[in-house]
Amino acid sequence: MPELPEVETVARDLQRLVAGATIRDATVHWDRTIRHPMPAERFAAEIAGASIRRVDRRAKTVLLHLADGRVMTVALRMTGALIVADPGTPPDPYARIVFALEDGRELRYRDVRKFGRIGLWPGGGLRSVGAGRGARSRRVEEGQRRYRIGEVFSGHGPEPLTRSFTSARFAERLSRRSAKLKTLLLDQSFISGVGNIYADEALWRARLHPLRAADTLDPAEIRRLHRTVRQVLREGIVNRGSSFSDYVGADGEPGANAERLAVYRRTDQPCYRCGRRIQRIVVGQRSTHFCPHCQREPVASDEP
DNA sequence: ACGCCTACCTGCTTGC
DNA sequence: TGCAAGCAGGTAGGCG
Repeated sequence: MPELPEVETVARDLQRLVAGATIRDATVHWDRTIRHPMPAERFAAEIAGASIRRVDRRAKTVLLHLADGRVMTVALRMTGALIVADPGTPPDPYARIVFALEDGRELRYRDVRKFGRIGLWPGGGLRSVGAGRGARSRRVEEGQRRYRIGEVFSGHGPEPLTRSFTSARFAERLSRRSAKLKTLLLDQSFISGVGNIYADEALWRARLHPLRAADTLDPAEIRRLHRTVRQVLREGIVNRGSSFSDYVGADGEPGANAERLAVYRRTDQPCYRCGRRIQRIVVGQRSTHFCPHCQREPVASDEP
């Protein structure tokens, strides 16, 4: 479900709704939601009594900063949702974890497909977020006694909406990669927060074919892609995210961005620029939507 | 580095 | 109607 704009929406909602609230206790209905290596029972014991100081986001993960410095991370993956429910709201059969708040409300972690993961981390180290190489090699190791929140994101690429994510920096990163644009935009170690919807939308706006090799872009194309990636993400946030089936904000309401998308899930419908039919292909095992007229096919080259 | 495969899960839609 | 196949906002791990 959630890409950067959806996660940002949830985090802003939670900052408004539950910053300052205290968790009375947590009921875990699906143990595997708790990120390894912490057992579900220990999670429930350790989160009880914690106060939420601030809520924000890194990449596609919601960060709940607790008053004692610890951080709870919520990776929503495909169908995860964090919803604040007022007293008396009927129970949710898909709630995998229910946080009962001291004020009588509930913070519910709902997740139909059970892919999402929640972690609890000691304080400190969140600063050390860099555009490191090797997302996989620097994973937090299981069984390790002291691991820190910063390590969770050590392999992530730059945040596309920050000032430091300049077109020049983007160009430099693109120039060193020969992978397809679509694949790279989805690679969280290359750039943080872009998912299947916004990758397709950014490529359409930039008039770039999803199969183009990154190191073949000219400077104007790079500037276009840099601009459109940021544009589609910002607009997604303004519209509170794109909802198809599962995504809702923390207020339980769907976002309004889905109806504004130009290509995503618009297979066979007319391109808003040229009227030709939007095509669907599969790239890196993901559905990819584009206009075959506006986004020209990369020329197959047999040069060495 | 790159790309492909399988897993993890459940529900909805499509086609015969 | 029933039933199977295909699809879904993501990512981790394995192989070549």
